[in-house]
Amino acid sequence: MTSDRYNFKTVEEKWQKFWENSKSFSSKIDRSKEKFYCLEMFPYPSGKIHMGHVRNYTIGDVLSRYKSLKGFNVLHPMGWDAFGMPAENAARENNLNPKNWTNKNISVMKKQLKRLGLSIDWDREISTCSEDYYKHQQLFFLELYDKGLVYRKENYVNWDPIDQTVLANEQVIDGKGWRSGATVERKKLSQWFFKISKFSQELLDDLEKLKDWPNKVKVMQKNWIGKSFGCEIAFKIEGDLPVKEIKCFTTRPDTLFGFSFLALSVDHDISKYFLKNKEFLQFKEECSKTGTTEEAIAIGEKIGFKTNLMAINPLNRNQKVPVFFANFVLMDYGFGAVFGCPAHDQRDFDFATKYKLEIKTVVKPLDEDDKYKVKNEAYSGSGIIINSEFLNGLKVPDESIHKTINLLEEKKIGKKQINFRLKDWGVSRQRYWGCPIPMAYDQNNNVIPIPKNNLPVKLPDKVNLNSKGNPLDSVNEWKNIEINGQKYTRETDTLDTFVCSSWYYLRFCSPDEKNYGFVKEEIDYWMPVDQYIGGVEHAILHLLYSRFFTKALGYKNKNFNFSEPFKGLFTQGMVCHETYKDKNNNWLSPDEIQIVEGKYQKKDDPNNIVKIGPSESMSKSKKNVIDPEKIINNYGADAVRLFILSDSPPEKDVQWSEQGMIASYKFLQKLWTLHKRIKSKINENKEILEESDELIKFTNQMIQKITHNLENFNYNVIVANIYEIYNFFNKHLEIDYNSENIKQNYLKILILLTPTIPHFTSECMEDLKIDNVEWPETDRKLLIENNVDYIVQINGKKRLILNENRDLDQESLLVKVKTNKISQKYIKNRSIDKIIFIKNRLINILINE
RNA sequence: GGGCGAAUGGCGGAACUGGUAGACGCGUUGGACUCAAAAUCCAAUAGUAGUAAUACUGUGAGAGUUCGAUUCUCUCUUUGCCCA
Repeated sequence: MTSDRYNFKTVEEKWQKFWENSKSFSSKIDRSKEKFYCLEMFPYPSGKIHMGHVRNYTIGDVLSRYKSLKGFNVLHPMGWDAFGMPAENAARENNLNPKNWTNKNISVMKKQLKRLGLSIDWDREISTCSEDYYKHQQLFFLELYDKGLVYRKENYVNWDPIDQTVLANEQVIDGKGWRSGATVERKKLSQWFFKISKFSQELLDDLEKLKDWPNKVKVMQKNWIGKSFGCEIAFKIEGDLPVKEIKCFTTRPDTLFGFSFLALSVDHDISKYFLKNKEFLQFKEECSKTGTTEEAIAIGEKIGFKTNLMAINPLNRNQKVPVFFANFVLMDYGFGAVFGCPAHDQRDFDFATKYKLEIKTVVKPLDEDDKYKVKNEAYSGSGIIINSEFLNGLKVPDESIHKTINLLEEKKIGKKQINFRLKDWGVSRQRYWGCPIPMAYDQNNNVIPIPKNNLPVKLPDKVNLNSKGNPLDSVNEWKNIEINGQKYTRETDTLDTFVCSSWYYLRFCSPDEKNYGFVKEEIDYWMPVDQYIGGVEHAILHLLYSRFFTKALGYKNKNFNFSEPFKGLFTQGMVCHETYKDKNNNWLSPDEIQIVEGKYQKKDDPNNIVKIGPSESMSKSKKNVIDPEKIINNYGADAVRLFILSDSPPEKDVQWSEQGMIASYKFLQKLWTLHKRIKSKINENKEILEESDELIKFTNQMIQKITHNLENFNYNVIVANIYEIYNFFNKHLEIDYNSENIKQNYLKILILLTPTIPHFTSECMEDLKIDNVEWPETDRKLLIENNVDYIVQINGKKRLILNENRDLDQESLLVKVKTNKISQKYIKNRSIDKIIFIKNRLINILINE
C-alpha cells in the first residue's frame, strides 16, 4: 500500500525540473494573443523567504497559471529589490561586502521560490543592485534632470542619528525612524529632489482611471496628495517692528469675522527679530519638546508667545488682534502663519481659552437661531454664517468658502489658492549601498551632470563601512574625477531605494536591453501591468512613486502611450500567528512550545506555563514566525499553496495553523487515492446505456463556480470548491458511469485544479496520458435544471420546499402547494390575501391570521 | 479628531442583482478497523425543547423600508486600518 501513497518530493521535483528545462514559462511578444502582465512586488533579498512571500507569490501564481490556461500570453517575472540598508548593516557586522551578502541571499531565495513551483519567467530576472540595472536608472535621472524634474535644494530634513541618513516624511513614524526606531532630528542639508509636486493634480485626477484598484488605496493616496482649496490673505501689521504685512493661508476664509488672533510658526521669518529675546528662545525650546508631528500638536497643550504686534482684520479695519508665536503652527504648511478663529476651530478654541482671547461665533448650525453662541467647544460643522455683515446668510461650507474667496479677490484682500499636501520627493541618501547619483561638483560647488557616455557611475567595491556617515565620502580615488581635463568631485549621495522600485516593472519588459532602460516596442506590448499584487503597506509610498515615475518618463514624450503603470492592484493581507511568552515574559517561538493535556508549556520544562498572546503578523521580534522552507520540506509545495489560500480571503489577514496545514497535506493524499480509483474506472472502458447526467452537470457547475471565483480573487472559496469536488467524486464513483464520460469530466476537473496545485495535476494528467489542456467553458444550458426547489413561504416564513418542474406558473404551483399536507396545516381554511410569486424560486402566501 | 472598512456556530469562513443562513475546512462527539494506539474510513455537529417528526429563537444592539433583510436606510456599540 505504501507505494500508492502520493510522494510529493519526487513529483514536485520532477515537474519543477520539467518546467525549467522546457522553459514552460518563458514569455515573448505574440501579437496573435492577448497579453496579461501579472506582477507581484519583488522581494528584498534579506536572506530567506517568509510566509508573506509565500502568500503573495502563490496568489500571483494562481492568477498567472489561470490566465495562461485561458489562452493569454502571460508575462510573470521576478526580481530583487537589492539595494538598501540591511545589506550595509549586515556587511558591517560580519565584515563582508554588501554585494556578496546580497547575491548570496538572492541565490538562496531564488531556490526557495523555485521550490514553490511558481510559473515565473526566470530568464527575465533582474536585480536592482547590478550595474546592468542601475546604469539605466542613472540615465533616467539625467533625463528627468534635463526635463527640469530634478533639482537640488537646501532644506530641513528628517535626520536619523542611528542610521546616519535622511528619511522621507513617510519614513518617519510617530517621530521615529521607520527602520532604526531612533528619534528623528531636524537638520539642514543640501538634497536632491524629484518634482513629484508638479504632478499633484494629475496623480489625483488619474486615480479615477484606476477602476481595478481597491478603493481604500485610492482614498489613502488622495488624502496623501491632500488637495485643499483656500485663500491667501495678507494681514496689515502694526507695531514696533519693521513688519508691514503677514501672509496667511486658510481654508476657512468665511470665518474671517471671527478672527481673534494671528499665530506664527517659531520658524517664521519674523522670528529673526526675537533671537535676542530670552523668553522667546525659551519658548522655542519648549516648542521643540512637544514634537513636530501633527498628532503631538493636536493632542498636546497649545502654547503661545505674545508679541507686541497687532494684526488688522482686512474686513473690519477697526479690529486689531494680537500676534502670537504658537507651537501648533508649522512652517511647512501654508506660509507658517494662520489666523485664529476660536469659535470654529478646536485648536484655536483651546488657544483662545488659555490666553483669554475673544471667541466670536460666526457660524450657526441649521437648527439654531441667530443668537446662537459657541460654548464649551468649537463648532466646525455645516450651517449658516452670522455676525459677519455682508457674508451673513451664506450656507457653510458649500457656498460660503467659494463666495468669500471671490469677495476677497474683488476687494484685493486675498487670493484664491490651491494647496497640496504632497511635497517633492527627496531622493538623496547618505549611504553606500545604493545607486550613485550621476552628478559632480566643480571647485566652486557648481553642479554638472556626469556625461551620458561615462555612465554607469559604478559603486566602488572597496569601502570602509565603519566610517561615520556616508562611506563613499572617504573613497577619494572614486570621489575625485576628471571630466574633459577638469577636476570635479562626485556626488556621494546615493538614491533612495524607492527609486529602484519605481520603474522595475518597465525593465521586466526588456531585461536585456543594453542602451536604455526599456525598448519602446516591448513596453507598448506588455504595459501596463494588468494585475499588480502586494502588501497594503506600500499603498502610498511605492505606488505613488511608481505612478510619478511613469508620468515623469512620459512627460514631454509623445511616444509614451500610457499614464498609469498598474491597471489592477490587489493588496493581500498578512500572515499571522499566535504569540507566546514564558513565565518570565520572554517571547517564545512555536517550536519551543508543547501542549500537554490542553495546557501550553515550554518544551522540557513543564512548570514553565506559556502565556498565549494575540495572533499578530509574523515578525522575528515576536518570534512568531514559521519558516516556509521547513514547511515545504515536510508537506510539499502544493499542500502549502493549498493551505495558504484556504483559510481566509486573500485580501484579509490569515491565521497560520499547523492543523490546517496538516489537513491540506492529508487532503492531497486522499485526492491521490481518489485519482487512482478514477483511473481504474477509466481503464475499465465500460459503457453504460442509460447513464445519469449528474456527473456532467456537477462538472459544469464547478467550471462555472471556480472560473467565477478565480476572476474575483475568491481563492479561499476555490479551495472549498476543490473539497466539494472530492466529496462528490468520492460518493458518486459508486454509481456506474461510462468510462469515457468519467475521463472527459475528470480532465476538466484536473484543469480547474491546476492553478492551485500544479504539480499534483501535472502528475495526474501524465498518469492518464492526457496533454490537451485548455480552460473549460461553462455550458450555460446545462446549468438550467429541469426541476427546481420552490421555496414555499406562509406569511413570509419558510415552511417547505417543493421540488417541481421548472417554469411553473403561479396557478399551477399554488395548486401543488394547496394539495400539500404541510402547507394545508398552515393555511387551514383561512383566506388568502395576497400571493407573491417569483418564477422558479419562491411563492409567498399571505393569509389572514 | 477625521476618513474608510469590518462584526455570521467552539474557531477560520460561505451565501450571485434582497428570496432555503451556516457551503467548505478545523475542532469536538460517536462508531468501524486494531490486543492497543496512531493512521484511515463512516456518521453527527448553531441554540433551546423533544425519543422523533417537528416547533421556536438566531447573522454585534436598536429602529425603519419590504410580502420577505446577513444583504438596503438611520442611530448606537465594539473593532481594524489609514491620515492626523
